[in-house]
Amino acid sequence: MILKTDSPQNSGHKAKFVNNYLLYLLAAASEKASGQFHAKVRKAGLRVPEWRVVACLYDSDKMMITELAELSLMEQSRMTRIIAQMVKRGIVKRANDGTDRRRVWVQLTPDGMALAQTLVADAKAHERALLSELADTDAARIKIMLQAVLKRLDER
Amino acid sequence: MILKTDSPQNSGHKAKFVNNYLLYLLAAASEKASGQFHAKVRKAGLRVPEWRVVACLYDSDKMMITELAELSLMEQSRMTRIIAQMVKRGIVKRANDGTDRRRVWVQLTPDGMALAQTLVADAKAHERALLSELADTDAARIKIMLQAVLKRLDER
DNA sequence: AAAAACAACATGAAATTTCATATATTTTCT
DNA sequence: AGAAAATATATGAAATTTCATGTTGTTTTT
Repeated sequence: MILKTDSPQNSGHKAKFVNNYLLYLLAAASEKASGQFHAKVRKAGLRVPEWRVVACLYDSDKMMITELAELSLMEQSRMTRIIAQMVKRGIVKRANDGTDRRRVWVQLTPDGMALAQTLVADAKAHERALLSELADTDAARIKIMLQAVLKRLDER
Repeated sequence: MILKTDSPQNSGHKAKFVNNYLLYLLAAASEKASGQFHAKVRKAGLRVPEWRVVACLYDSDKMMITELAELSLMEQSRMTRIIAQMVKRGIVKRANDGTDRRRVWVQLTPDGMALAQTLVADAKAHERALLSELADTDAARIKIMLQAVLKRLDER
């Protein structure tokens, strides 16, 4: 029996480095899995980074800019400007901290909350559909796996 | 017994929507798993999108701009400009197609190939380390899982 | 209680990215 | 063949992102 490191899988396209590389698989899975839903997000009038902010605030009701940046996987200065835009558009508001005057708490406005509720419901529906598509594949336990990955990556 | 859709696990970090949402888990796993290696890429003088081009060309030796864009998960017009920069820096070169004059074939220069070899070796080493860190977790079979996800997503 | 270190956020300026659209070249249709 | 559609790449202009650094405020050291 012959073992090969690279197992060619699609006829015509050779599976060399990239198609079998963990970081590529992660990036591609993320991009492609998100594609459909992100189109919905844009139809709802948000860009992806803004949706991330909305989703975070759906969970927490107030967060610091730094916290939002970290959870939304982007840099603080970028988040500052995104929040400024969202304030202008009435999706979130900024509030001061009573104790620490450096802090800015970001919260959803009523409009923002409405958006959040709609989109989170859509997201959950989309996720259910996606997971059911994967139910009969090796990917069935994907969430558990990804949580394990993240746990391991975070604790180092 | 009470069942809740969202199970808060409190003590500081509640597991509400975002932290349990598939598309977030994918994006976060991708970002965090790539972080370390992407730092190496930058030390080698490339930005992440450029590294993707180099990795693709390591596999294929010549690719069209459109193909590079798709495989590298970015838009064509962006890829056109990235290639232009990489040409200036001597990492890749452009060549015409004998038959179809619309096409531009992109290839590594000798310098680009040297870079590719170094970085692909680094990437493989990094991947081995990462996978061995995950070996005892639920994530052990992650590549197989992600390939199943991508296959399913592609065939729809 | 200063001084030093740290933390949170903001911002200018350069660079990149996006979006829509242009251009050139095949392919397909009738 | 000619028209229409599709494909591959390029590009202007606006918008966003990045990077380095500036400000302000808080905590820690000494």
